[in-house]
Amino acid sequence: MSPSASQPPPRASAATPAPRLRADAQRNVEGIRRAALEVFRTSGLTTPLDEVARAAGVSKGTIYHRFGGRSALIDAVVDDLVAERIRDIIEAVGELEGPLTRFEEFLRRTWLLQYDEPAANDVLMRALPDSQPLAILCDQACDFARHLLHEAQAANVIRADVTPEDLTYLILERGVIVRACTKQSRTDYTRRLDFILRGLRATR
Amino acid sequence: MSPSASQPPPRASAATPAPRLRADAQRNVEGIRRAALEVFRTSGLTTPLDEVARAAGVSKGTIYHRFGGRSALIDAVVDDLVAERIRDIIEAVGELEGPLTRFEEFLRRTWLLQYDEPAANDVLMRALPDSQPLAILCDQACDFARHLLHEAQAANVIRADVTPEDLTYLILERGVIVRACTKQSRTDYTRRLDFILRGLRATR
DNA sequence: TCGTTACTTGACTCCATAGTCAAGAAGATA
DNA sequence: TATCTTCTTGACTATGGAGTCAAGTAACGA
Repeated sequence: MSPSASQPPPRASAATPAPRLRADAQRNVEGIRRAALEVFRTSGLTTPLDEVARAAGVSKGTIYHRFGGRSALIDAVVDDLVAERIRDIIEAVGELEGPLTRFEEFLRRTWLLQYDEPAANDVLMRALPDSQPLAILCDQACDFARHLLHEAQAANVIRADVTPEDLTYLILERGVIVRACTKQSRTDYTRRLDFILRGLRATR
Repeated sequence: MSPSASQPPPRASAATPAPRLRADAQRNVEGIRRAALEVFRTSGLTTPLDEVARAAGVSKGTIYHRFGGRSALIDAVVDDLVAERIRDIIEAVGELEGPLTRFEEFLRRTWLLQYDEPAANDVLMRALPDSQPLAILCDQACDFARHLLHEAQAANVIRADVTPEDLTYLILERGVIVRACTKQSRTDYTRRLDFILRGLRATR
């Protein structure tokens, strides 16, 4: 259902062109966005909305009113939250030398992002399949990964029997793991990533 | 808390030596065990007890009465449920030729067991840390894995920088993955396991 | 066959989270 | 300042699972 029957949910992003919000409402929208950013960043996208409300100093009802629910709230913050991080990876990796380096660095950085940012992880895992901007972002990352795989296989540095779906799984898997096993240190986590990368290399 | 204040919970395993159950109670204990076996096998150890009760044709209260809760119920069925499967792996692998084969087959078979039996997976993941027989079983498997690793590293067929904790993680991880990603086919799952095994081999 | 006692039941409490809405609070406007 | 309208609130409902217990049921033994 829509958040309020009489009035469409204000698109809380950008400069709210539509019916213009009252000052307090505007303030709250900002506060909620900031709180959501903070809370989601720390605890992932599945944190109870009450917590976001508390952090924003408003009631849960206001969030539903202003945004319409978790998905819409996430859509409103996802860009600040992770989109940039993912785009950064794509860009940075694109500038590296050599297909193997590019392929491995992309995976490594993505996996580390998943470790470092629970929210980013939730995005990559498509924890919220109904969010459009989020799906688009995922697809971009996947397409790029596909490209790198192709390139690396053409150069004969990555096993030919690795499929694009395998890549998707490698990232999904890491996401699940990161969520469940919070105990492993970043160092161990990184070291184990290398085992996996090694297993994908073509045997020379 | 104990299941009933006036009488200790009958140890539902073996031949119930204690106060002797009435015929209907005895029947129920059996029925519940059978149902638990079936339900846990299919849906894992975290299935709501109501479901077990329904399958057994008794009320939830009876389960609490007879067993005292989920943990105790699991303890009562864990042996039939998975212990044997795990012991089988240990035994079968012990008879294989060559340290690399043994090491890899152990992991492969364990991972496949996790795929095939959600309940076994829950056990290996120590989903219920307070169950003793279950912990013992886990430890046995871990010890065996450690031994295989040692042996394989001594023969220089597995990378020297793989630690026993890495092994534990490899199994835990697979468990988490199997739980979360139900979509991947057994064939793909198996193929991906090979990538991982390859990454652990010593470079010759 | 009947009383005694063990056993079972299912309705109940408790907890945590999502989502709703009528009533009251506070900005905007004149 | 008064009035109108938007906005916020927090108590409410709903859901789903864990665990409990008084009251009813059925086995056993004499």
